[in-house]
Amino acid sequence: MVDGPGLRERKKLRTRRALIEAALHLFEEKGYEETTVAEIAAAADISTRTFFSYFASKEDVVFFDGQARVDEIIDMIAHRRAGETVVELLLRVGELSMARTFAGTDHLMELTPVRTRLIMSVPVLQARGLRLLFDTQLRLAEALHRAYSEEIDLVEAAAVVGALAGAVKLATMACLNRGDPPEQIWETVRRAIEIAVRGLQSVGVGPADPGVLPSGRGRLDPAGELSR
Amino acid sequence: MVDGPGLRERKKLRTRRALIEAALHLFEEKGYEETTVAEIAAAADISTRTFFSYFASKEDVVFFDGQARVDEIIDMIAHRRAGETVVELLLRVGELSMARTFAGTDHLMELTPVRTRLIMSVPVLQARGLRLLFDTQLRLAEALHRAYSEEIDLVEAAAVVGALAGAVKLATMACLNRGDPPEQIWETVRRAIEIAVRGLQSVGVGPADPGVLPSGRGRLDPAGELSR
DNA sequence: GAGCTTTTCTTCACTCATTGCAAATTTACA
DNA sequence: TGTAAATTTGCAATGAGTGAAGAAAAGCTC
Repeated sequence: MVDGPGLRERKKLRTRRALIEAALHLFEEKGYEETTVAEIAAAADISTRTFFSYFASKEDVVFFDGQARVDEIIDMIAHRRAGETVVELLLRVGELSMARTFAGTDHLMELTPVRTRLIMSVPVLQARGLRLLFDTQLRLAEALHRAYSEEIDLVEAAAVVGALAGAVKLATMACLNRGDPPEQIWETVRRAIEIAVRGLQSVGVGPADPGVLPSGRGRLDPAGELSR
Repeated sequence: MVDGPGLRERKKLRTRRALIEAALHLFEEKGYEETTVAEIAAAADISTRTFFSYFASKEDVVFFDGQARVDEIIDMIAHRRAGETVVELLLRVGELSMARTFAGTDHLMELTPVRTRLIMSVPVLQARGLRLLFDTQLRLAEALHRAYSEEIDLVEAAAVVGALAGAVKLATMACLNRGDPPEQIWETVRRAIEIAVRGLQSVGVGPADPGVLPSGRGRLDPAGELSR
């Protein structure tokens, strides 16, 4: 007799959702710092104390689907298509990620714009978001290395992920900061990807002769202080 | 009559330094979360309230020289050497940055190892560090664009900085996480830089044919929801 | 050195996030 | 319907961070 989730579960889900919506709406209206957990709880009709059995902190409400998103990505890497290039796979992952962000059927996805604005403008949230992104990239690199263990070692995988993600992230942000209209984002993303894939040399900055690259442990860290 | 900084200034400097040292030592001994601001203040012999007129938050003590470091970097970009390539300049900046981190004459620099360990292991600090890094990169990209306004536009500059920094950051962290000895870091950094400079294609992952790159606004964002 | 001005430090009182605990409620189930 | 398990709640504390007002210290002027 699979009755599906019982009342208990359904209620919990409903409360969770109510909290997320209430929180984001309040944050939008009065600002993140200005909204207290007590207010959020009241808006969802539960006690302040109970809020913390749904979310470990006020920040966490904003990143309610963080882990799920990451897991999906990692899963995607593990089941890469046969013959797919690392870069191709990564681009496909990026696409899925964007799609999930904006095109969800889930009612909660309507909150994406609000959430994005919050994460970009509230320092603590921005920091938290960057940490999430960083962890994701690290896990992504590991997964990539596992998926292509023959062709690419961990450090290379990390460098590849870091370069691609870094280029896109920074270019996008720069473009947004500068006040470019959102429509222009795609063009920006495309260019950033191209630069990362083709290499920095491609930017008409003139080829960086190998001599420029630091070799072994050079002028830096003369005292070996990097150790503990 | 330039008497140099008066007693007032000197005392303030001394207190600030005492706070930084006390804080980092306490964090090291008992852990970041476990150390209260009251304890730090007591160790530096000032009232708890006064702590907050030296640092806006407990986190801030750990990043006491954050802005100074960033400013130095930006300044370096503004006064680039004639004929220097963007990549060359960036590498030189990276070097200076490392040098500043480890080879300072300043007594406080001895705290670098402790600080590094803290930032890597305490979630809130890691997040804060990533935010600082992100802001730095953004400013770096702007400065780069200003310095090479003829050759490179803002988005390109951002992509270049993001790719290079991203590759190094992630590769280094992956290497550290995996448990590699610190001595191996330089080799890792070198490889990451190389990958970023030569492009992801260089990783023996097979060339990514241009077709892979998303062009214009493609399958993504069908509803144009990226807007507001 | 006395007296006055400007800074800095302290104390006090408060708001808010977050946590441990025990009692009160609610849901699941026999 | 009654009991066990899961949730929720109220209450008390701890600790970060802030505003306001007065005390203490430092800088200056005569």
